[in-house]
Amino acid sequence: MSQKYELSSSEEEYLEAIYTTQEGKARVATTRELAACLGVRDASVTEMLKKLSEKGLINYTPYRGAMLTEAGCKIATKVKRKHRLLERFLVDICGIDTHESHKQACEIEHVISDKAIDTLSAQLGHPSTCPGGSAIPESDSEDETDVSRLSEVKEGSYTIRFLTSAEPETISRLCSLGLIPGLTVRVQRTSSKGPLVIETKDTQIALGRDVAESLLVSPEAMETEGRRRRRRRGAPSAATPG
Amino acid sequence: MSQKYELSSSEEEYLEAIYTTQEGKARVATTRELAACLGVRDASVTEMLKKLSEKGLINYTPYRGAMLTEAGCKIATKVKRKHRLLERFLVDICGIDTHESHKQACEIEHVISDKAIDTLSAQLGHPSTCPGGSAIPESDSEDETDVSRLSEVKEGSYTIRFLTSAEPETISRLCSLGLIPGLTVRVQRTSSKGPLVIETKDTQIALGRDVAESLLVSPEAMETEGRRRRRRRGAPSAATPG
DNA sequence: CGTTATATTTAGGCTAACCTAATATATAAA
DNA sequence: TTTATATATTAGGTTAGCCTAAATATAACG
Repeated sequence: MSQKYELSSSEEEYLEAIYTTQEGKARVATTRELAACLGVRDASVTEMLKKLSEKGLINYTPYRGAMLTEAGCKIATKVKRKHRLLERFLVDICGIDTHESHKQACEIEHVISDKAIDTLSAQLGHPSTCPGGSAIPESDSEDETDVSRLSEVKEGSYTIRFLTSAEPETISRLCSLGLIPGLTVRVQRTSSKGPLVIETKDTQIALGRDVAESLLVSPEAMETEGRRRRRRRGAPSAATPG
Repeated sequence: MSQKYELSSSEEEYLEAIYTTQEGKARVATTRELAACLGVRDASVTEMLKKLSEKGLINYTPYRGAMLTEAGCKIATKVKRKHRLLERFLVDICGIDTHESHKQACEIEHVISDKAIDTLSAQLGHPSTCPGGSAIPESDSEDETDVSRLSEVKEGSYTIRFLTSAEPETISRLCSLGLIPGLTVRVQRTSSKGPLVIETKDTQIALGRDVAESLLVSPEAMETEGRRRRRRRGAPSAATPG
């Protein structure tokens, strides 16, 4: 139902400024604050507030101030996320100083796609804060990571992704069993205690729980829609009174 | 006389189009070609050609066509370099398809700084071509970094620069293992077959060859500004909210 | 409660980069 | 050489996002 508005860079920039201004506290953003934040004149802000209000992205009461609607907050959060991730990227990876990184992030954020930024986030190890220390909002799209330890999965088919262990022995032992990344195995029984029984092509193997912990696996490709979507937005409260 | 014009994105875009049109051969670019290339009307091109001519960036003869001056060529080359490196980055690292990567590169190229792009180029191992196969012009200020794929290195310590893979899954998995840019790992064994065993602080991990190919690393840790900062991530307070 | 100070909005302009339609030039064909 | 066709330019219009200056609303004070 939230329709896909094509927002201009400027419109996004204003939404982001409102987001920043009311971050945390759920108060309205004033024309003055926004003008200062954006480096434009008050009159320009008023103009834009009217437009954003018409688009249903903010609740705007003349002479009183503006507040993001739920729709507006969603967009602002997304943009802010991009901004902060880009800062992280520009500072950590590209070695840019913080002032420059802010400036550049301000522009790139309106251009880079959701998909690109999500992948980039993954690349950076899903950092939780920007270089200035502010929290990076989470993505509203599914995180495709679906790796778990063999010791924790239910019955079914899985592909071995990695062997990870503090002890070198364990790894060589697993390797000698033929349990190497890429192999598909079938988990047979998962009693809460005792060894785990898995089946490879033609062999059955029983693994101790501790050893099974060293095996990172992902489910054999089967599409399960919308599993993990219980994330919270770390955003200012969207006010939709009435 | 050539100097520090603040060029708009549009102006740069036109210079780049002229560059592309006359790439290699030293012929003029016609209004028509440029209009087609840029997706605008002929009249718009004429307008811009006059402006660029006044700025000394092209030689323009009405009804005949345009050609880059030395100053214009320098700028165009720089922009084109950014464009192609960004495409490489968006495709290889961010997993974006080529059409989208072109579109996004077209915008980011006017915004990202020379310094940022040079560092990014180093991070990517100074690729010589864009995903479409066209050559990436060199920077006028090169620095040297030695980046290779984890699957190809000898025993020793390396710093992870980037995860590159067509599949987002692979990236997610690497991340869930803590294998993210900035981390230093020690390569333990490099038998020509079987998994590659690497060691991080306290863990051993076996990686399949194919996965190891997705990891761009450089020998030992070079202390760069960004990397130092990355380790202290999350600590500082919000002096400058992103 | 009226007066003053501050914040906000309205009114009217400007510019860059597009557009369409009309006109001018160049080129190829007769 | 003349004409038809393709290409380029000019003239004039539109829009977004900014601006300044003037008008108006709200808040703060004596």
